[in-house]
Amino acid sequence: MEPSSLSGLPAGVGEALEAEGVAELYPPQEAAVEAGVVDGESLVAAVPTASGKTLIAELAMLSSIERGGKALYIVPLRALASEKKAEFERWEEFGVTVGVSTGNYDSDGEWLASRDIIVATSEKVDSLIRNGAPWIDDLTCVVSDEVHLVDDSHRGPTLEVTLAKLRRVNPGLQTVALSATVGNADVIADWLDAELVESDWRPIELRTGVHFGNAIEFDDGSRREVPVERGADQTAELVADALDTEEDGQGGSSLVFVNSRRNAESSARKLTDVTGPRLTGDERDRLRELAEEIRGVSDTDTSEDLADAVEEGSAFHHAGLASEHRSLVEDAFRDRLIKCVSATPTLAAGVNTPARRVIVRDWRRYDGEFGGMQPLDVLEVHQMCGRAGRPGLDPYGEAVLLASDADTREELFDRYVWAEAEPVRSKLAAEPALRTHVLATVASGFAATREGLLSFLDNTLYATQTDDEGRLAAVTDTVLDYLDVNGFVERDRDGGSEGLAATGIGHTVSRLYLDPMSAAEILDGLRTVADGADDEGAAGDFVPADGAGPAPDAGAEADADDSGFTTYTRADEEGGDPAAEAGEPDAAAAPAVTPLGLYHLVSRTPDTYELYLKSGDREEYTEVCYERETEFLGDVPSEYEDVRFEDWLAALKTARLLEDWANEVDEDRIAERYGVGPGDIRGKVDTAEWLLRAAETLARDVEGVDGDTVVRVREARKRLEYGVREELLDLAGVRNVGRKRARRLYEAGIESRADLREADKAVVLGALRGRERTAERILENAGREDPSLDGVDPDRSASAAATAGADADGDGDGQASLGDFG
DNA sequence: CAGGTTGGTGTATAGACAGCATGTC
DNA sequence: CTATACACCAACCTG
Repeated sequence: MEPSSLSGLPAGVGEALEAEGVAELYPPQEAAVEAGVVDGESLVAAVPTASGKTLIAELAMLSSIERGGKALYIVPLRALASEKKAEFERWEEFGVTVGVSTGNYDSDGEWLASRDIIVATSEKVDSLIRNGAPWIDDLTCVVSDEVHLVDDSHRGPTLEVTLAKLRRVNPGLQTVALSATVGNADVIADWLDAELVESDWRPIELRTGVHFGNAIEFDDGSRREVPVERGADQTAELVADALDTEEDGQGGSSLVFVNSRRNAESSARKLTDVTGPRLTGDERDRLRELAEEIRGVSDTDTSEDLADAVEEGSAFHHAGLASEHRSLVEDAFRDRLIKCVSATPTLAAGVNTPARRVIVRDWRRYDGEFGGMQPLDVLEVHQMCGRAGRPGLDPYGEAVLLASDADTREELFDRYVWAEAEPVRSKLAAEPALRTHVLATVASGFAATREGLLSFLDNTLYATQTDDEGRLAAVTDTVLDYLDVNGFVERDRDGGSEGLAATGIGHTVSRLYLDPMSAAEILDGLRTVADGADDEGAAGDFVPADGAGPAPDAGAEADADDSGFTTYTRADEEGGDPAAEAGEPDAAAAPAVTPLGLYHLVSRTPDTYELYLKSGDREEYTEVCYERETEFLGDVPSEYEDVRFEDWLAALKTARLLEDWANEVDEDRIAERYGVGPGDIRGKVDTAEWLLRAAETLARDVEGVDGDTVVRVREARKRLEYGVREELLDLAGVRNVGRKRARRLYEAGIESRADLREADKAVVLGALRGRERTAERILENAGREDPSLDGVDPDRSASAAATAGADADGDGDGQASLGDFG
């Protein structure tokens, strides 16, 4: 079938596709057309990666737009959103407009309502629905990319509920779901009332095999000799073999999947021995430039190690990298400059980074809950293997699993090569998932009664799949109790049916996109500093009669409610009286609100991913816990009796990381001190910023919380945003002034935006190390009337003072030098 | 005796979405 | 609990 023979697309699109080189639709695409994608028919396409799924989606969206509609493309990752946007923008010449909306990025600042195609993450779509984005009603086509992720226990329910809501709002909606090949695509199709196109067809041949001893055995029966000398590294030999096999005039790149960050880093280091000697002079030059760019992203060891490897044509890739690191590596790998990437699963599901050869080195991964090594899911391994074969570059792709003995070889064939991926199973019927979605469903008006709620939930994949009719209802009731007790919903049990409505605070929580449990924790913490609670309520705050937690209000009813909530939140433990032992601060009045207290408050919510407590950390943070006891908002669990204590310490570790960041401790010191990468630091800071912004909003709704507390919350948040101490907040707010420049200016005596407008230009220039253009921009951004620095000589003393400060901070003991700042 | 080898022990372990209003060194 | 890599350290061997 030729693209130009398709009807229903905007004029010229078919021809444009042919001009792109799509002379003929791929078989799965043709099957999709036959199933009616261009006629508004819903469809589930379960086909391998890189077999033209995106074009199926484009055909659906473009034909829908041609009929006067509007399309939404849901992606699982933010990084994919921009990738897809760029891809879809080639239709702009046919009058089709594209917009993106993700948590950290909205396109162009233009109204999404005017866009024909909107690309967004599932959470963002969920949030937009909750906040009543007007264009949701106008959608005629929704595409869900990687829909098999409904299986994910954390994020799957969001996708599932979001699709159910979109379909509820708009009954005629065309739903196109793109999935990897999974065990039960038919069930997904059933759920979405969609046609099913299922296929193993790939445009580039993929051979999957297992290497053991001196050869790879492939699934098609072929065999390739790759000898491994005794003591030599199996992975290295396979990477070398791919590089030495020229197709298209060049050796093939490899992608190595390993099971931990550390393994990714050490693998990349080892593989430099393979890639380094095979580089051309020109490649070396370009790689050196790239390495410099990488070093420029961050000052951490991680950054340095990555740059060192990259200079030799090898790289690692995992979530500890800063996002700039990641894209630099991905781009250079796609450009064939980096020959080999050792990666954790980040790369299996992320942006498109194909390689000639994929090597799955580790097929088991440590699972803390399980307490040992668990084999990877078949689907996950298939996704990794699917990265083999670069369209247009390789005549074939090879995926190789590594076995160290004959038994393992057989196991790998059985478990992964011949096996079908697991069936997808909805994870909706779990409390954490339902807690947030039940509230949102009620708050955004999708259900006004318990029955209405259950009937809405009947449109989910879970309902389609389950045999256990009562389970969803049972969990829903548990969750409704929780939401009721915490004051997020009101129930009206009059008559036969039970009415449901979100309270004011319930609406706020839903719109803020908070997990209700996070909101409860934050509210609980804020109430401990509410005025009403200080004096009369102080005793009640810290020594609850029933050991259940703070009781902010004097009223008997409120007491009952709050103790109920607290008990419920921590339902997994013994009652006891945790607060009495360790958690009873001396403070008679409400504690002063400190940044650490606030950072701890948001760090202990379920919306923050916990930092791992290493050996020795327990002791260290227990000590900190006592030293800074008065700063915590809420009762401290008992060190000896309370299983929550461990989590409390983990949150404290996170809070300390945030505090360090806000105290201008250098990135590399933080990385070292907490055993994290630059990407983790950014991630933690972002999350905390987001939660503190939510806390600020919530604080306004808590009775008794004064304006001063709100200001402290805002200040703690802004200090995270800029990564500075209090005295630099004003300066750091000036564009082009970050934590480093602000500190240098401050040391030179320029302490505020106003100072910038009036200060001696020579001093400014000196503090900024003589960078004229930068200094001019900063002066301009500070609102100075005459920012020009023509003929100004930098004041050396300003520069010297600033440099001394920065150096001490960088090299010496961070804590000691920070004393100078305070 | 310096310097290297071997072997036992201890430790640690993947990923990443959301709000809001604009920009690091 | 199930694995594996690595850092660390001590006992041991060798030129």
